[in-house]
Amino acid sequence: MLEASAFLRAEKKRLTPQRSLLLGIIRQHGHLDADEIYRLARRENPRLSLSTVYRTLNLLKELGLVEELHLGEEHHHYEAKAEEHHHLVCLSCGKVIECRLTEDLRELGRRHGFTMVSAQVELAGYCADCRKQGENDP
Amino acid sequence: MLEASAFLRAEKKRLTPQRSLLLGIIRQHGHLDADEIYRLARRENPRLSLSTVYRTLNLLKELGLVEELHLGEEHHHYEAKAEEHHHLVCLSCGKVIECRLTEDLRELGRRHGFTMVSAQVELAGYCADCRKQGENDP
DNA sequence: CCTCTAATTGCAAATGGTTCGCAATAGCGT
DNA sequence: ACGCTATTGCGAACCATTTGCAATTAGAGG
Repeated sequence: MLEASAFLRAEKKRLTPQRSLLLGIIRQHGHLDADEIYRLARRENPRLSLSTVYRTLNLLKELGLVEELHLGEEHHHYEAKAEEHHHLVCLSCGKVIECRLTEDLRELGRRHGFTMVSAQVELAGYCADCRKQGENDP
Repeated sequence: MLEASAFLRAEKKRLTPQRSLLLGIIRQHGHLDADEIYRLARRENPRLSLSTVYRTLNLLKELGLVEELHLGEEHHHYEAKAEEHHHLVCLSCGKVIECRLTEDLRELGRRHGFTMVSAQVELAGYCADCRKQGENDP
C-alpha cells in the first residue's frame, strides 16, 4: 500500500482511504470484475460509491498498478499487475490458470518482424484435472 | 454465401437478404465493429436496422461463421472465421497483422498440462515498418 | 404457384456496464 | 491549523448491446 503512495504523489494524486481499500482488495484476489470489487469494498466501507470504484480502477490502470482484462465476457476484469502473465481458461471447470509465456510470445512475434511490447493471451481448453475426470467433454 | 444456407437450414433458420448482405460484408473485410458493419450494410439496404446487425452477428457467431474479437477497445469487432489466427497490433500505426500461431500456442499450453482448444491472442508492439521509420516511439 | 405459419425484421424502449457534472468533503503542502 | 485542489458520492448521462412487439416474409407443404 505504501509504495502506491509514491506512485500517487508523483502525479499530484492523493492517497485516500478508498484508494488503499480498493488496491488492497485487488491485490488479495485475482481477476475480479468491477462489481465484485465494489461488493467486497462495501463490506469495509458501505458508503463507497461505484463511481469511485471505476475512477480508482482507471487511475490504478494508468499508474500501471492494475491491469484490465478482457476475458471474453461483456464486462472487464481487473487484477494487480505483477509480472506480465497470461491465462489458460478451462472450458469445463472455468478455472483460470496463470502462466508466463512472455519470452515465448516475443519470439513468435519476432518471426513476423514484430517487436512485442506486451501480450494479452487467453487460451481456451481443458485443464489437467478435467481432462482426467472425464473424457465426456467436447 | 451458399454454404451458409446449409448451416442455416440445419437449425431451422432462414436465409434472409439481410443475413447474406451482412455475411458478405464481413467476409470481404477484416475485424469490423458492429457500427462499421451497419454503415456499410446501409449503403446496400438503407432500411436495415442496427438490431438486425447485432442479431445476425450473434447468429453467425453461434453458427461458427463469424468470430467476435476483443481488441482491447470497449466495443467488439467481428470477422469471418477462416482458419484460426491471431493478431499483432502495432502501437504506432495501429496496423493489425494477422498470423497463425496455433501449433506454437498449443505447445505452450501443453507445458502447463493444458489442452488448448482455441486461442485469443493479441500481441501489442511495433511492426517492422514503424520500427524502421522512427526510433522516436516509446 | 398459393397458403400458412413460424422465423425474422424494424422500431422504440429497456438494459447493463461505465462515465460525467456538480456540490460537498477531505488530503496534504505550507 | 489553513487553504487550495483533488476526490468523493450522488444521480443523471452515455454507449454498446438486447429485447418486446406488431408487421413482414421465407420457405415447407399442398
